[in-house]
Amino acid sequence: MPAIKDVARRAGVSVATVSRVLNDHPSVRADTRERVLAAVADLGYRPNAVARSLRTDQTRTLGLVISDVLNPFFTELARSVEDAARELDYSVVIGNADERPDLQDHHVRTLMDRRIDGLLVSPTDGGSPMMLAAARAGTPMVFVDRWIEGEGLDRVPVIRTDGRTAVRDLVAHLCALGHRRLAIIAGPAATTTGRERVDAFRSALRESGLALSEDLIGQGDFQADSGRRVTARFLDLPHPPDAIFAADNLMALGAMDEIRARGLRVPDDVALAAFDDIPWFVHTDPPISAIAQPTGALGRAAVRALIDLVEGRPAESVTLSARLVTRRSCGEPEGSTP
Amino acid sequence: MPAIKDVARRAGVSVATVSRVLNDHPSVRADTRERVLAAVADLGYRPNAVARSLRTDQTRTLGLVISDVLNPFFTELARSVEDAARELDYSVVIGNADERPDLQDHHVRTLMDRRIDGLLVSPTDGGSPMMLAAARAGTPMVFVDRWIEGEGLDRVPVIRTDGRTAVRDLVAHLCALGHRRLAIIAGPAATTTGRERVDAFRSALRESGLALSEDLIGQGDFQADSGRRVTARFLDLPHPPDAIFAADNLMALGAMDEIRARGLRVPDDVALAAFDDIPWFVHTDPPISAIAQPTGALGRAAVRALIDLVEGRPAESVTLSARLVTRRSCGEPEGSTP
DNA sequence: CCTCCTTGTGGAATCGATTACATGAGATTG
DNA sequence: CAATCTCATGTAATCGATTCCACAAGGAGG
Repeated sequence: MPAIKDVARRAGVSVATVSRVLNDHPSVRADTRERVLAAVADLGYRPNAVARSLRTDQTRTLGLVISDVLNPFFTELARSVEDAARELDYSVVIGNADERPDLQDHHVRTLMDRRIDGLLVSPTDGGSPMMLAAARAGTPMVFVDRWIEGEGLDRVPVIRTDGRTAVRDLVAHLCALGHRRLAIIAGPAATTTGRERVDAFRSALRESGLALSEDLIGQGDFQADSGRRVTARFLDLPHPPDAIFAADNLMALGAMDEIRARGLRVPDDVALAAFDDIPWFVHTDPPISAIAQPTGALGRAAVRALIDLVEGRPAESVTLSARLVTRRSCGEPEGSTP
Repeated sequence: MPAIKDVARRAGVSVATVSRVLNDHPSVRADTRERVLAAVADLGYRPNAVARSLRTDQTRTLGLVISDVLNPFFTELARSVEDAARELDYSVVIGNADERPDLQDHHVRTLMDRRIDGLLVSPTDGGSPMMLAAARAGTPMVFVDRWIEGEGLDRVPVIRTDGRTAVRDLVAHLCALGHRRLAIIAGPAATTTGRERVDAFRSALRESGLALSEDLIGQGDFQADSGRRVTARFLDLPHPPDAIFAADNLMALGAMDEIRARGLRVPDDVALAAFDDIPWFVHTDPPISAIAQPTGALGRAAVRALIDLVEGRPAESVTLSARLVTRRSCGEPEGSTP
């Protein structure tokens, strides 16, 4: 693989001149530029990004640490982040934490070792040491979707979706369809999205004059299996719920499994709804009502904020809003009487 | 961020000694090692991977260029690749080509610029220039799932799944359930998987004494929309097929959309099956029969082959086999009479 | 006691770029 | 015509590691 000195030799100039041509510095004579460019083309030369990064102390790379690649919500987020970053000539390196704090730490560490310019994180749990250290050391950092609180973290912008309104809409929708005993499969209490969705659900219920009893709050971990387990517990209750709200799409899937395994039907026996809408929800039996986050906008806003930070501008937190998409899993839509 | 010389100063030794401790070179006195390690801990020093890579000419990073992150098959593949690589102390950088040759080229280029040690590719189309150049330049490279042929590409190992047996099983399954007019939604002819699956389907039909007429071969592009379009064409035929086989999961989804939009039912009016099984197929209405690839094994084998190449050992192509998973989308399973 | 080998350490070159500073040729100006 | 300025280019330092080579101290062997 040719290096800059090979180009220099072939063009009959010094490496400095080649570098100037490459970074289109104004003071290079036109014919010299031509010669250098010709040499570059002849040799198929490409600048070594490693060497360049060492010298300039910037990698034009962003790290993105997400909680679970297999969750379509995060896949879509990753995709929109990459698109937005590419637009601004940055690359993205993805680290999949798989909801495991130790893996999250591993990825933050290797990304920092590679001297990425900034870090986009959707934290797995309360406070992974490397992440705290990175934030405190002043690494440009932005939280997406989830966030954590802690010393030195108050200056990290948070780009997220507020689901309160959508959750209120969902509860109203469920009530209108006659459901009264509503249950929730919550995410891990250590995640903000885990707590927040329960809170939103509880207040929405209160506004509708209902209460959320403790036995109708199930503790999940954002994975399908936990959704199944919690649903089993719900259905074993002497007084089982008539509607279940899963705090993410994977747990909704688990819930559906368990309901079906017991020979029950959605929505006739139990209604079902989920946080995070995904294309597949249109095709399930029945199609599942869900609260949709604007993943595209989320990714773009996150990248914009992070790059502002990287390039020394101030950045602010952004809160977008989610919206309810009703399908058949909560009951027949109003207009149609069977 | 502290550098090696800061550690050296604090420990009262030279940078050479610090480096020796870090790479646990044997000839360092025990107490010197202690002092260095203490300095490392005090400063929270982490070696700069960029500098190290420049010097050693290796990044311990693998590039993975896939055709579409939003396709669960590739997401699972990416995940298994990352797991396998991490096991061997390599990182993975993913590039999503989105089935676009220009984007594929962009990613290959930036990965090469970053001097990744090896490249794992699931090529989008016939022959993207950067990829050919990379292969010819001797960059360790391995094809996964799909591959391309061409000058200088004959020494690139291919890690793939052979679907012939599974496709034959599928055709037999469909015939047993009474289907006779079988159609296929093919992938792009430029991809090997696109062509191969049609071939396998055609020979399987022939073995069953059926023919695959040209109007029952639809040209798709592995995206949901194309599946929908092709299905519409099939259903508009004077003599529409009674079973449709989609060459990937996304196109099956599109097919299902179109079938449902016309008020038809799966499998009563048209049977449906797909290549690539995914968790969501269990939950669709009806559950979709599919041909499952062993993604975990595929990812592991690909990483093993690539790292063999990277570390100077010879590597060989691997062909795993797919298996048919029958659900309800082709008709009621044999045992149960409605 | 002198030589030779082993062990632990430091000095300095190196990887491939960028960039401050030096330099020489030619143009401008008093 | 000498002084000064501008422009194009080269020389060399630098980023943070690794690693070859040199060297000093101490032990072994003749």
